[in-house]
Amino acid sequence: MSETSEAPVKTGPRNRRIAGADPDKRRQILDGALQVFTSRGFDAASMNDIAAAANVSKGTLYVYFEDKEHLFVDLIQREREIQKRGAIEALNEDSDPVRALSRFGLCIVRMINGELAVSAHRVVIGVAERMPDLGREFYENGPMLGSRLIARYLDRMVAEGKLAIDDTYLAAVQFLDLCQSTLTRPRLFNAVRTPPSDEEINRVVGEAIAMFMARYGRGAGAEPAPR
Amino acid sequence: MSETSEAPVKTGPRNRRIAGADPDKRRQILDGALQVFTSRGFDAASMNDIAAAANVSKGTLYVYFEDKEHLFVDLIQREREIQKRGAIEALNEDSDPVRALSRFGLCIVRMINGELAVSAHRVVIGVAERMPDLGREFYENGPMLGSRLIARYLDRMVAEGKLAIDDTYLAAVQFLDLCQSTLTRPRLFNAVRTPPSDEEINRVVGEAIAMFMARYGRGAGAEPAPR
DNA sequence: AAAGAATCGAACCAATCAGTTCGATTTGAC
DNA sequence: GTCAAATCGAACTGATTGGTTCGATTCTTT
Repeated sequence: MSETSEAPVKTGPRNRRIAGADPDKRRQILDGALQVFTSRGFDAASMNDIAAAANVSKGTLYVYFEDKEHLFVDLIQREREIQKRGAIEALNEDSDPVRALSRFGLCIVRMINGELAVSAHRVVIGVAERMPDLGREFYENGPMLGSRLIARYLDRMVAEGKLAIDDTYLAAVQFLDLCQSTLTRPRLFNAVRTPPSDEEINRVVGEAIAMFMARYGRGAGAEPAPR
Repeated sequence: MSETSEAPVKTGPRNRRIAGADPDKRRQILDGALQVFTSRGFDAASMNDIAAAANVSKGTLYVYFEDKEHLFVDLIQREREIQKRGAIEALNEDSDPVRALSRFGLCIVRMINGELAVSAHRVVIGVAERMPDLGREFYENGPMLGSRLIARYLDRMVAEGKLAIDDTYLAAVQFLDLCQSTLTRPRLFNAVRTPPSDEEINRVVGEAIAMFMARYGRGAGAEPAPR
């Protein structure tokens, strides 16, 4: 899966091999760990299983990672970094909010509902009680960051007079939640075992945008600030 | 905490004490288990801890519950039953959708974001991979049921001509998600350690309703069915 | 008060797991 | 080819856990 290595850097300058820091082997371990952690959860994942899944000796495991928790944290950080990149590159700068939002919606919902992201979500939420820092960090650099991105885009649209929004951050989160209505929650609870199709996603995203524009589009009852 | 017992049934007809089925003791155990499971997660919760937290001998634990998993499942089912009742009694039959929805929104969001519900959510999601049936059951009798309730109410409003909705189930989920925008997700990830205040909830619910009515209220661009 | 059941409590068992150790083996630079 | 470093692999440690057992204790009913 991760066969394709980035040619530019190759493996680095090495007169000799270094401590326990071969990036390929490291990735290899993280890949194995990903499999085991996502399919068993944090506690039920044994270091033996991980070593086996990664085709690596247990000793080597501990050369590359201090202990189970550090391995897990590093893994989760890698995953949320992937999410981050995905989200950033998904928001293209279209000047038409409907087009931009619907494209972004499809991309991000597709990503969020992927096997991997869902599993990672589950694991992080599952340990959030015992590892609050990890939970917060994951949230802030994942979902929250996505919302911020959209909020910034909305700010621009408001400045250009294309939308009328009071609280753009709230609006961003609302939009993201609408895009996932009906789709993500059952996946989190494992009540639906396969990701939604693009058709399903597009339908929900379409409805989300219809709702969004009805409220925030030019010529809507701008801010009745319901009291 | 569970001092108040329901007087009506008392403990039942007893010539002699029965096997391992004293409802009070059973509750006592479940209460202890709740504490431990929610504060440590399923795996990290040890039966010793639970016995201690419940002021019960470990032996008795196994008289009342077959094993750890059964205990956990029974506990979760009790919790979702509580949720269920809460949700049902929260939806009062007001003929004005704005009033009914805002009241229901406040109630259910308050409940969902309570310490207990959040913890239960986390634990269930955390084990959903290994115990799919539990996850599905919890989802169907919790969140999904709430959505169904609202959907039925919306059906009625549509029939009475007060709202114009095509897919009432989707609309119901949208509404529930909007009511939780900004609030529930950070709680799940433990990025926010205390439930939101009623003021915060009311603000978000208000915005949710504004959005909802902008889209589905009488005199909105009914169904542009965005293509 | 006496019997009988439920409960306690504390030890116990087998299994598992995180983490360590160490000699044998591979690998890569020279 | 040589040599040193990295890795393997397989056993080992110490601690914990789920679950069991059983005699001592506490209730409750008669």
